[in-house]
Amino acid sequence: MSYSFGMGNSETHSGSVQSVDRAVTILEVIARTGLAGVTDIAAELGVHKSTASRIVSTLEARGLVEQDQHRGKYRLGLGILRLAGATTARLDIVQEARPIAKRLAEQTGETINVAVLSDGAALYLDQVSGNASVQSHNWVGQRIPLHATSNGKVLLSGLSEAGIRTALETKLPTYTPHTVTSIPHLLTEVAEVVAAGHSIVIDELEVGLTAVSAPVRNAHDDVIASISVSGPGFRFTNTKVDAAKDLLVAAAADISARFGWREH
Amino acid sequence: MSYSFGMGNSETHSGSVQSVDRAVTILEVIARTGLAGVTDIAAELGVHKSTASRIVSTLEARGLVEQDQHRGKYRLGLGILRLAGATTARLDIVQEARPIAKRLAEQTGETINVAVLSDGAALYLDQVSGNASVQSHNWVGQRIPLHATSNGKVLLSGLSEAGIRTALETKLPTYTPHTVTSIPHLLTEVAEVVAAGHSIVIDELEVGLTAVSAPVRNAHDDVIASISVSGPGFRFTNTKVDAAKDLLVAAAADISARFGWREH
DNA sequence: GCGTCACGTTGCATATTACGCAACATGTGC
DNA sequence: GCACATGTTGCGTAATATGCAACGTGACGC
Repeated sequence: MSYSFGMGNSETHSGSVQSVDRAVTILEVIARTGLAGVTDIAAELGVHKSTASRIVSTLEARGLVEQDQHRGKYRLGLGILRLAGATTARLDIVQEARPIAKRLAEQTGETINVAVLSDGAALYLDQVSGNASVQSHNWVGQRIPLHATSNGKVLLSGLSEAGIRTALETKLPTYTPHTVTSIPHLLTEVAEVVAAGHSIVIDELEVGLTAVSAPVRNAHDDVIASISVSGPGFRFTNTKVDAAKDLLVAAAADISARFGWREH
Repeated sequence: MSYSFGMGNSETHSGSVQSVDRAVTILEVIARTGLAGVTDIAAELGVHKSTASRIVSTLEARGLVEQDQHRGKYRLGLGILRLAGATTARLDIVQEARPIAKRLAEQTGETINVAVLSDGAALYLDQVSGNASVQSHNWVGQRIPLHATSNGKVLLSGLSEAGIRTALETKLPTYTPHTVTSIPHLLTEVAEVVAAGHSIVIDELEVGLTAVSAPVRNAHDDVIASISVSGPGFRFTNTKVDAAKDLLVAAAADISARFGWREH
């Protein structure tokens, strides 16, 4: 057998189990493509079809992936959701924020997200949809740059100026014509967020997407998370954003209170 | 090496990758215990500590698990959330519910409907007829007020009291002499639905129409949809409703499981 | 309706890879 | 400070995962 070195992805520390590593890669490939066949997977891994088939088959027996029909393509399975449930169960922020986020979703009819700072990006931990009918997009687990979202700007607002500069020193991608990538401009915006206690962002990440965010703080006044209400611009209009903003700020204060924060 | 036969858990179809299977077991063990050490894991798998250590280490490198401190115990990682986000993104209530709804239609001989909450009304997404002979009515695409149907009451049962009041604050039409329009009365009924886990409604929307509904839930225990069995009262009698109720609740649990819900 | 193709699956032989062992770190409690 | 428990790491062995090739199946096109 000849194995291609340098999978480019994971530098195995010392003793790493190859097939397990490949299994995880397979899960990520399927997560990225949504639906993947054995041949595609094998090509991506650089292994023989049979190898991919066997690993996928193992994952299927354990419910982490499912196949459409017999001998069909593979997709992620419900076993993942059970694991995810156990994951969020240990996250304090999700536990404390969820009931309040649900209420906020009911009140606004829009989608609520909870994000935290993680390695210079906004990591989305939880999402509650206002209208269960059409799950527009699921951000959970995604890492989004800080400069293009309201959550990101709120999370930045909890940092020192030096911290902000550090967080923004990577390349800032442009997503739409409205994306702000100038550091001075961003610093000004973050200062405004600090003053206002919330952040409103329109069309900066996706055209047609409007979002408003507020900080969740702990007893030391640190910003530990950001919570947002977001929806399509045609529905989530200025007036509604303004109404949602007040509810959101109150909800964020409620959650903050659960972490020992007190208004001063 | 001596491997213990009969892992008792998974009967490997034909070619199954042992270490991948073990990795999944490890994830499940950690999910169950919340926090697990290498020694515990090794004992549970019936393998040597070193084996468990290496697999866990691989999972850690890929973000599926994390360890508390250096050389600490392991817990599930945030990488799981990325996969989960991709999983829920593809989940579609109609698609997941349809095979189970079809089976339920065959078992009961009556009509099955699936509805979700949408802007303060029940939006009917799918319908499966038991006996094609008398195609009663096609509800798909219709929006029905929440107070007059069993599906509506189930959907209300997933909301907070404030949310229920908001949803009911519009004018509540009277369809038949049996339609309930009193808010306190409806609140009591919804509380009963929460307790019972299902809703039975007779003649409230149309005289001669009997329906029983049960909630479909996700991993967070949110009510994401309602599924119903309904038929004409002269045929869908009390006894039959009672029998259908048990099948329905089981079917709803099946669908819920597909969204990561677990009985607790 | 038949031939061709593409795809997923499965015996089998090989040797690569994962395993158990034992020794080594590193805390932790008595 | 000693004994213990726990997580990690070389090392040699062989069990296990892999590639190969053949098979089963379904889809498409001629």
